[in-house]
Amino acid sequence: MKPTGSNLDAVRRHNLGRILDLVHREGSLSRSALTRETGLNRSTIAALVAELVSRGLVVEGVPATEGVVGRPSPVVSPSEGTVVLAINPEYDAITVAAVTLGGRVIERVRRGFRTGPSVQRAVTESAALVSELRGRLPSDVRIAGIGVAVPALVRAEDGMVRLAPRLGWVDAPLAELLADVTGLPVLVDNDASLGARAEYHFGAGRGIDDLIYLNGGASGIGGGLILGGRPIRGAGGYAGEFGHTFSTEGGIPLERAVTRDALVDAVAPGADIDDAELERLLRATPHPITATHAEILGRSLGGMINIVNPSRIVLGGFLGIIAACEPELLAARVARYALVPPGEEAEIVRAELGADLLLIGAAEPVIDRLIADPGRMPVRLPGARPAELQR
Amino acid sequence: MKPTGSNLDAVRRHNLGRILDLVHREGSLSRSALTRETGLNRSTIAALVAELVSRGLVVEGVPATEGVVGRPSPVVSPSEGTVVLAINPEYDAITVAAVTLGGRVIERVRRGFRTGPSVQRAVTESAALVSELRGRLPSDVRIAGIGVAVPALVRAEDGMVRLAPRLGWVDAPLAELLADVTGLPVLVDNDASLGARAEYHFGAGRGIDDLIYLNGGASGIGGGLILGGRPIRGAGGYAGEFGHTFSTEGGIPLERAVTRDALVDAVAPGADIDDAELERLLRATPHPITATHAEILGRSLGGMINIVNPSRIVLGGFLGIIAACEPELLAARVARYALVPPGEEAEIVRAELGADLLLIGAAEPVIDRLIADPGRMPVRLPGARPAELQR
DNA sequence: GCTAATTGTTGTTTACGCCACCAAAAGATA
DNA sequence: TATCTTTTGGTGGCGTAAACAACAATTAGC
Repeated sequence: MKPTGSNLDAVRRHNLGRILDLVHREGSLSRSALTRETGLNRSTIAALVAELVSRGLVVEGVPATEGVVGRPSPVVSPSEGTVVLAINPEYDAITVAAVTLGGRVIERVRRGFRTGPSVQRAVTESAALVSELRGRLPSDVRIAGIGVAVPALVRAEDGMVRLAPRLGWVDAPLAELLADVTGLPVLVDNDASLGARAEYHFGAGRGIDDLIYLNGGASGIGGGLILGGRPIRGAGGYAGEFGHTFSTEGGIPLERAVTRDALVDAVAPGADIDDAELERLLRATPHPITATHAEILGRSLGGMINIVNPSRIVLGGFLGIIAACEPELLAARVARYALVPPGEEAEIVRAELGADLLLIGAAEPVIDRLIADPGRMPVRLPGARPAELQR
Repeated sequence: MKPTGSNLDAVRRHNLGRILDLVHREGSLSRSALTRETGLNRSTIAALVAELVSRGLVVEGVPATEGVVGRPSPVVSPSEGTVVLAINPEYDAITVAAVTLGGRVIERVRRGFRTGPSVQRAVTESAALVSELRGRLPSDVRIAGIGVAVPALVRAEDGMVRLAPRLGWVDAPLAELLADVTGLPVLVDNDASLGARAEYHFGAGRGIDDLIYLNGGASGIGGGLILGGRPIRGAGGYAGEFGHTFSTEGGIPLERAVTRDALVDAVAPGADIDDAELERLLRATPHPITATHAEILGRSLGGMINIVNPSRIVLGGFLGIIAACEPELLAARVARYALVPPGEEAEIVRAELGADLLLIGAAEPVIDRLIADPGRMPVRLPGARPAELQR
């Protein structure tokens, strides 16, 4: 049973969180813009921002002289004094990054592997990378928590990795293990779901409250769903796992009918190339495989559209390449299999965020917790005076 | 741009609404239960309940002597002094009902037609039925608003009926028209979506935050989606319109492959029978059509499960009959086409709510508005003293 | 009939956002 | 250049909603 009543503390929390949310999403806003957006009183905003500054979450900067009448309003921006550590374990590497409010990656370390790491090794390596990263950050930077994006089916409530086929993990209590070695709060979720959130907040899905995100990677197709402006997980965190959706009557999963390997084999058999190179080759020497893939993909998209009625579909990874190479064919195929009313509303676009996508996404749940209760971060000691407004 | 800041008024609104929500869902709670559920102070609950009483939304009754130690706590129940008028226009009839908080239908009038009414006629008839119904209610009963469930694609924001194939309506501003003739606020939505909400709150979907509702009627199959405890509409209100989903490779819509008419023709060709009779006949003289239908339905359900990962699927109307007649076959078919992880979590059950389903559902959005701001209802005049606690 | 437990009732306290007022800072105007 | 207008920051007091504490009421159990 959750606490559902509201009291004065809740008001404060909510308003602090609202401001933090706005700063997170917009990057920078003037104090007067905050009063407009929230409808709160000027004096209230001043007090709230002051508290967020004292908690090291935002900084106030010199007003942008925008050539507008009236007294200039200080600009409120995310502070770099507080970061979220984002971890992304993959088959061949682990990446750890420091992400600020506003979704900016300010530092990053990576360590590669020959083979997929065991859970234990992944935890140990992650901890080492975290230490290394913290060493690179100024000593007074505070860590709000750790967010992890795993290519796995995850029970987000307690960070249990239930099944990670590519990594070979089963029922690994990843959040608990990482929390034990780092002493920090850890939130774990599926990588594609987190990617969807990143594109929703900062990428090709900005402001689109009903969207499907699909990402094509070397090890398969993952996806995430945002409906009504909220990430949708489904009962077991499986919603949006479109890669496993059956692509055709017979019933092979989409991610086995449409693969990156097939594209690579078509233009550079056996080569180890990245997405940019793959796209360059496919554009330079067109190959019928893009059309085949576009047809299968378009049909699957049509089926999804009929069920969830998104206003946009964001394609990342090699799916973005397919969409870029065969836009008309893909659209035609979608139009054929989607119903008219939802189909014509669904716009298909390519993902915008690049390599940092999963790191930014991994930080999101931690930032959500921060937004839910900014009081979580302690006020800075009185010794370290809040930075004066300088010019 | 919405007001997003919170202040003292918002706290009061939220808490009043929270209590109203609990009373609406539970039907009756003691004041002490309210303190437990909300986490608010006893004295606060007392004040809030008093305000809701003065606004005619709830009543306090004599404590149930439950054989528990301590001073008995008064029971808070929905008041019958405030109702929502629910309207359900169909092809062959219009029904209007008075629904109280708690989803109880206390009065109902219905008028049949030979042919589907035009928009204008539906509005006129509805207004007449509303007048008739109001005449049957005590004169001091207050109307919170009108909720309408239409078998149509609806833009809920402004109550525009965009397309009602069966009724032959296109772009009819139904909410506006009804508001004009009745002088009451009107909220319109798709009937199946509202049915889903009714089953979620009061029927087979109680407490299930991720569910698919599918209803089979004479004119087709409609559906609604609840994900993360929220009704999902999609970008254009088309989410959950599973009837139009393609059922097989070739691509005829589910609602044309699985029809009530086919079932009726199998056991009583050309007869005009209701669902109860249809079920009785199908059980008395089994017919292979139930198996065929169960197979097609099961496969479609499998596809839906893979995408939204519900923990329950609620089947109403003749789909409930199919589920009841062929439970093993349906389950087997679902298991075959759904992926294992989401498939084994999805329980298939039959709808519980009967004839009042759509009326209860139609009232929901109006009640939501009430919950969002109970201050909407004015306090009763000082002349009519709030009812004393009687025993 | 007494005690323990629970809850209603009442008056006081606390904290948050609002408001009114004044000062500051910029563009607009003369 | 000086002044006016507009917009915003800063400050102290105010209203209000929930929390709190103390007391009264009511029941079960012994």
